[in-house]
Amino acid sequence: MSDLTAEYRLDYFEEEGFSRRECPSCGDHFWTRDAERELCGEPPCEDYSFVGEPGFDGAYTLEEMREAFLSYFEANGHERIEPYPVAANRWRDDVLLTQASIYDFQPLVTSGKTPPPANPLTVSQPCIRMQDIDNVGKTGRHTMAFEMMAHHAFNAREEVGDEYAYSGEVYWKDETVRLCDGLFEELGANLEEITYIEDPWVGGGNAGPAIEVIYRGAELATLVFMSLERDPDGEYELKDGNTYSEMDTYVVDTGYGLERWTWMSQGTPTVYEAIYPDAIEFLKDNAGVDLGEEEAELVRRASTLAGRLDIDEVEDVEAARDTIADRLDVDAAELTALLEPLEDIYAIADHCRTLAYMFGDEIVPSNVGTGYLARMVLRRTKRLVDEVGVDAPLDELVDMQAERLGYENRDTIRDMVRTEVEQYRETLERGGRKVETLADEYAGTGDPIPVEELIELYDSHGIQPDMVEEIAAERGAAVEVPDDFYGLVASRHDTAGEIDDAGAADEPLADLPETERLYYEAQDRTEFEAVVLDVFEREEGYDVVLDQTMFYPEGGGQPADRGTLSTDDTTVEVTDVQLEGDVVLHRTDDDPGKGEFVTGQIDGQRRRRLMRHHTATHIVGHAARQVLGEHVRQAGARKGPESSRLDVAHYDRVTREQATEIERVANAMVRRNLPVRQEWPDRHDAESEHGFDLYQGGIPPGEQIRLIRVGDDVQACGGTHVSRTGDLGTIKLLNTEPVQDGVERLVFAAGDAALDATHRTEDALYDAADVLSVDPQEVPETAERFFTEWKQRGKTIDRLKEELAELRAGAGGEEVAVGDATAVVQRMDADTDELRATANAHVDDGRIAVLGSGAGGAATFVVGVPDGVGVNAGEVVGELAGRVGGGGGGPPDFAQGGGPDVDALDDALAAAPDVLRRTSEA
RNA sequence: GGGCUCGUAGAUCAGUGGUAGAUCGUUCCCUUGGCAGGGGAAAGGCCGCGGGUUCGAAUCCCGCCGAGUCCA
Repeated sequence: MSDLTAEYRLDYFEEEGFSRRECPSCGDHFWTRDAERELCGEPPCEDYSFVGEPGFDGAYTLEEMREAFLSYFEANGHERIEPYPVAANRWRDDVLLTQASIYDFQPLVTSGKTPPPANPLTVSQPCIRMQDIDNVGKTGRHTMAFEMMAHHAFNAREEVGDEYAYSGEVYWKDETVRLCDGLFEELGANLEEITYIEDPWVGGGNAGPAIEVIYRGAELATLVFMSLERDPDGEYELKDGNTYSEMDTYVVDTGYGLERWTWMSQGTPTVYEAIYPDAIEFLKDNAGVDLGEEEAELVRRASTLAGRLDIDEVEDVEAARDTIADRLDVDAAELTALLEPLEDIYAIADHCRTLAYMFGDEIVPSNVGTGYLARMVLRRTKRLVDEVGVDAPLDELVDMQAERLGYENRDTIRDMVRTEVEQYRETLERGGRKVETLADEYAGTGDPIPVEELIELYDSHGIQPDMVEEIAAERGAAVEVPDDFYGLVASRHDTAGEIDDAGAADEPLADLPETERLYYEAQDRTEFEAVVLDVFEREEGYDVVLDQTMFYPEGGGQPADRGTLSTDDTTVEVTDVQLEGDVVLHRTDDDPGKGEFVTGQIDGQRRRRLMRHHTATHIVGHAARQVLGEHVRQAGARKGPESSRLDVAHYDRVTREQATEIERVANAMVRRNLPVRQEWPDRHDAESEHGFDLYQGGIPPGEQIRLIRVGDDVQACGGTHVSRTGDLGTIKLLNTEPVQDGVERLVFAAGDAALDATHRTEDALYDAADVLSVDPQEVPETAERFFTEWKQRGKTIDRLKEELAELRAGAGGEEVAVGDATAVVQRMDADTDELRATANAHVDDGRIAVLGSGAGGAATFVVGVPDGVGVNAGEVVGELAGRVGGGGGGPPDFAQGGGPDVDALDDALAAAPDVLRRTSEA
């Protein structure tokens, strides 16, 4: 068992005269040229020492620094590549946002399945780290959005040959540190002051030695040498307690924070002033934050100490701030009052940049996934903006950043921000009303608002506890927010671990050769010949493996083909087709016989419908993008023989007009009879030409990918398609519906399926017209008239029942004396409403009413008692209803009940006077 | 994807199994030279949809649809 200590003894360090030391403050080991140096240089061991004293020769803007970095690495043999989107879920399904440049190459490149776009390469990758959100603005150095500049080299051990998509060593540790040193030198840093701290890296099942590069108190780069993978028998034991062994591939993964480097070059009090000075200026002006000379100097001095304010590392933020105030010899409250508005402004600038990245890369706000993260950031930003008193609309603030970052979809971004802000306003208004009623309630009792209510307000209605506090205070109600509030919220969410993954295929499919798939070569052929290689008996039916097949297995939202396999002796039905690895399994109802020659016949009509629908899916998506905006992308799709659906990301409901327009654009593409072409380009060529919008339906592995081109629309797709758009005949958009916030479903049909679907709606309309005896065109108007009349009649009937009740009450019934009062016992077969109305009429005249009805196949009673008469209506009804096999009850003055035994009704009524007398005596 | 909350008059919401309500808004009448205001009256409800339990459901149970929210 060994650790990684030996891994850091680099030839380069030796050549350059570095020595290895242990920091007496934190115990870390580090390498330095300065033999006198004691401390490692990283906060909290040392403070920032570049504020006011820039660490490089010249001051760089963000853009200049990025260019300096990229061109340095270009000059040193690296190819510059374009950054990837911040929405990492475009190319991988295990994470939502891009948090590091290496994310661009996981998992396919790092594992060696796919070659990198260049090797070695350099990139400046926009990243978003939500976990830093509480630090933003406060520490002076944390940002949620940042660019990670990087150089990467992908190596594979010589001895494994060309098993992986790249081979041999490009460069490793010595060259990496040499390049890093060289960059510092080129920028004019004092190399004596740099420390290289040993800090092994572990993450996501991989690990390796890593070095933190510290200069003047700031961590400027991390150099990771990813070379180990988790292995129970591995020889390296690392800080996570697991053991690791060496991999066949090893990757240079570096990260240089563009913002830190820019900051270092300028020496401004905070990173924020270095990277977006104009935004900070604008926000300060707008919020009326204007510091005097003395105050500004205090802020400058505080900022050198602000490194201590890291929410993750400092247990108590208040205490840390007290410490800072102490060292500056000022009052802590005063310092806080001075710093807080600034901190808010810094955070706003950062959050707006985050939003610009997110919306610029076409993330659509939603209650799920990346869309939810965007919504959270937006709401937090809106709160900060209101708090600090910036009155510029949020969409303008975000747009300033979007413009700076060079996004072209700025109109859509503004539209999305405005829509979101409006929705948030409504949520707050709704929440505010809720809190007000609640506060009034508890202000009355004098009790504080219980924590349960606070959690409910937050969890179910999105109302922050501090907002509750504010409103409650206005209304004189007390609130106590517990320290572990968010923990309590979390505990409300049962974290029952998900049971995933059914048992993997346990059959010896691995021994079978790859099934040759014929369906791409001739997509309209439906017949083929093949040899049965193997047959597996299943619980229901058989899985048949052929040497080649025309049957399309389920995939990419396209259902499997159906059809038959025939030998000379027998024909079996194919009910399902699945792809397991490279082998196609045909689920059949019978065994065709291993080794037999079979003729495969595909259900041609079904297949043709699926092909039309698959091509139509591409066209509808393309049309939707034209009509709704470039942010529209596929969020799911399912083709069927009758109709198909395409779920698209969009931030608003699709209106009727937009749906019609999508249909019009789609059908224009059909009429132009465009060719539908398939191509198999190199994936990196395809990505650089078309971008990640290729991957609407998922990311395929491999060096070559299959593209389907319909007019201007290009998508990576494994499905079967018609050869020209004209083959679709027509596309009918059947329906649009919201499937979740930020996702709209477009349901459509193409070709004869479109005609069928139209007929179904027409039939329904004609049937309705038939019932109403009017022309189809008149159905809506007639239906409305009927509905109004029907309501009118309901009211007339109610009125007539009232009148009838008065008359019936006047006509009397059997009158009996109960003590001093008079009771009327009467059978009248009518519904409950009429009984009730009649009883009310009797009661108004001062009589007890006992009414029974046998209408509707059941016995019903209503008993009414005037004020001041000592009879309990509920008891009477209970007694009477019991005699007809049921029950009943109600308030003492008015009760109803009944039972199924109509035959016993008259007897029960006959007994009523006795019952009345008995209960009145009681 | 999962949890939670909510669907009642045009709007905001009460209504814990027994005759569907309040406030605002709307319309009309009165008060005024006119307006604001005040007084009085009226209209306006498939209680989201569909099942179930019950003598009886806005109310309880199940499913669906819709809105919102928190979490991954």
